[in-house]
Amino acid sequence: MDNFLGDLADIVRASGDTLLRNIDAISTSSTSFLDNMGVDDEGQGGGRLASGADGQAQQVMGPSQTPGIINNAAAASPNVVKAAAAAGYGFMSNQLISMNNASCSSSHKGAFVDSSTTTAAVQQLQIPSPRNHGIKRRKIQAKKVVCIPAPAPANSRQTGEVVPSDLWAWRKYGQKPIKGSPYPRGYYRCSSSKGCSARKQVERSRTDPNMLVITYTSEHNHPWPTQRNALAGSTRSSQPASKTSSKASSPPSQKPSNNKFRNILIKEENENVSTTATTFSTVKEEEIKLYDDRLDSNKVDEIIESYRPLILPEPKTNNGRHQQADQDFFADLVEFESDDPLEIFGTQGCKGFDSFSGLFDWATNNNTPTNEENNDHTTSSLDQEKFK
DNA sequence: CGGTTTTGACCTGCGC
DNA sequence: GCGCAGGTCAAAACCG
Repeated sequence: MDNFLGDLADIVRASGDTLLRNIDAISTSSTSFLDNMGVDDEGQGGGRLASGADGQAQQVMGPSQTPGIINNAAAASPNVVKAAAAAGYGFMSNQLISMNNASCSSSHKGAFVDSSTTTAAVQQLQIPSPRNHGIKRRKIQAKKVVCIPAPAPANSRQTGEVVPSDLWAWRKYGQKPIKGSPYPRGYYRCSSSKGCSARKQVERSRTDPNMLVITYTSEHNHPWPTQRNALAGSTRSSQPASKTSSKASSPPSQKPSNNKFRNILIKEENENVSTTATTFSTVKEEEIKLYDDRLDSNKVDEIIESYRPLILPEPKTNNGRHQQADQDFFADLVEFESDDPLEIFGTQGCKGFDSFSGLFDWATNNNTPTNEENNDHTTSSLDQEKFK
């Protein structure tokens, strides 16, 4: 359970109030969002439920499967899909086990709905080495593939790799050039908890370098990191030159207000999150329900507008931390299940982004005019008050 | 000091 | 059996 909430809360924290409102949209337009999302009291081992468009719930994930997948709840909620698409990401139902997700209309801007991989769970053959203490080879694992727009090369690390972070703490443990792709693949494991087996791979799409493919494998076996410093160094710039320039260009006082809001949320989490998954779930539910006012379609349009500034990248600096803080927002937003993550881009996945490529322009153009300030100081600040 | 990234080496499965 | 490709390890360097 906490795993799903992890991904969800990634979004919540990174996007601030607007997303919370969209979460509310999920909640209100799809009966019970939390129910549909499989929020239950089973803790991290609990099964996850995906709500079909008909409202019927299907258990789609077992305790050992990839967490944090937004299933048909989004499909059942056109408003949510619409809003999400406007924000630059889409939903794709995961077809773990047996699912049929063709119900959601793909007419919603950029929303990913595809049932082409309905038949089987996405499985990854993972081969522990002898160093892995004799764990049986070729353990079947589900994986979650996330498609996000890649920031501009200016934001890139030394290797040219841009790694959006989420609130999980990831530690890079390897990088490999991938045959057929000019871009290397980075390997990350969760460092939030020592025993956590969660991993992710980050690579650029070989068909669309502007997109990043993040493949999550395994699952977190712990609640959210309760200390932000768990991320220390995880997003640092690898370039010494940027180190000095970042300090000069991004003093703490100039941190974007989005980050302020983030910090507030994190602080809130630190104060409330229990170490037990069950209690943790409750806390998250409460957070979400803070915004349990009803939405209509007109309101969704407002949401769409309010999304824009929140997902705009902050002015480019050489400070990797600041850049990635906003990149966080993209993490876990578009999810796919495929045997081959790259196949997604070649065949279907990122087509959804084409429909609102204009929205992605901002991702690589820091000159894009925004009303970010308004948003930060109005809506977000109001919501910050709620969290105080 | 404890965390991270980097990167070459190592290991394993798979295809031929 | 061999080579390739992908995934992981681990030492060194770096960072706050």
